[in-house]
Amino acid sequence: MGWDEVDDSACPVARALAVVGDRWTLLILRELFFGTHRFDDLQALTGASSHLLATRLRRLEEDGVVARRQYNDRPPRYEYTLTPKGRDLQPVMFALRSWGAKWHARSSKEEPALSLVHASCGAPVEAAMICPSCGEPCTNADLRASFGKTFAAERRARLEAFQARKRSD
Amino acid sequence: MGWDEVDDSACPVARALAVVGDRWTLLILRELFFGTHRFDDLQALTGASSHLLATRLRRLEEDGVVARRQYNDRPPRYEYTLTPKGRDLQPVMFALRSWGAKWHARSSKEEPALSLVHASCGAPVEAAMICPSCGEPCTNADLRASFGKTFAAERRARLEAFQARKRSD
DNA sequence: CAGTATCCTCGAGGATACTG
DNA sequence: CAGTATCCTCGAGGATACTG
Repeated sequence: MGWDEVDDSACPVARALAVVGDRWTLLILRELFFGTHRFDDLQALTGASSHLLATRLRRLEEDGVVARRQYNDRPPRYEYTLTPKGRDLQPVMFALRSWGAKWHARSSKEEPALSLVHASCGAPVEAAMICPSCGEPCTNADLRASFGKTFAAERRARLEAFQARKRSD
Repeated sequence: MGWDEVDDSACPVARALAVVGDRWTLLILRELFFGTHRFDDLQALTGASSHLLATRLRRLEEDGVVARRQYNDRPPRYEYTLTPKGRDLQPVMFALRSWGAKWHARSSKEEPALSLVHASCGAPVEAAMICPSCGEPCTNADLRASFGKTFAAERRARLEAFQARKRSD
């Protein structure tokens, strides 16, 4: 199964991954979140080759995650910014940052390499999950996944197809 | 720059990506979050080949994200579960799910294919960011990134090295 | 059921050079 | 500064077969 097929899954995680589930893509998006928007700067700060960077930016533009704007006429110069769709990836970045900082810290007492601060009060922000129904904060252990009908059916179909294929060998 | 080097960055996002920044890895982790823990089921539900699945599971085990437990002696049978480190990836999954559901919905009025429900009250949970200092909920626009000294220095070094390399051509 | 062993393909991406 | 154009490598992963 290639990723064009995964793209078709009913699972929103799979569909998200089909667009942004790639190391370089995510690293480039990180830079765009930081406010880097020039090609050369993106190249320097991510370490990607120009070829790779151009490819990824083109794909991100096609997917509506990144907008390319011409900021100079002659010579033509472009800058890259996040669209609203791209900005909506912030929770993904933030979650990756928190996990990386917690489980892959370089030293036990390292200063936070990256924090998100509340622009109005300057305090660093941490993520929290609040149950909108009972108002309680919930930890991972309090949560369980629940499937919609379509996705549940897709899963059953996958399992059956796989078993049938195995039997036929 | 290969990903072994990115792994060395001061950026927690980059270090997280070096471990889990891969489509298949993330898709397999999704399944583990759903409670799938047998090899064949993982294969069927992700669509990965056995070779690919074995490779990814081995890597995830080495990275301490997944634990392999023998649940049968003869023949030896293993099952895969998330370690605490792996379970901590839940916000990443959840953020991907929300983004995928919002921006890559298959129809405008589709039922949610996947939700996280609060185990104690059964209500679906959404993520919210609360500023721990002022107690206000904040949206993406209220937040800005702030770099630690090490990461800031690394970024300056990258920019300078890149410019020097360009000049020398 | 849960993989391992081989072989082979093919395409992503690096290197290098060039451009307005 | 912001890329495009080519060429070429090499390694990820598919296909197939096999195993306790």
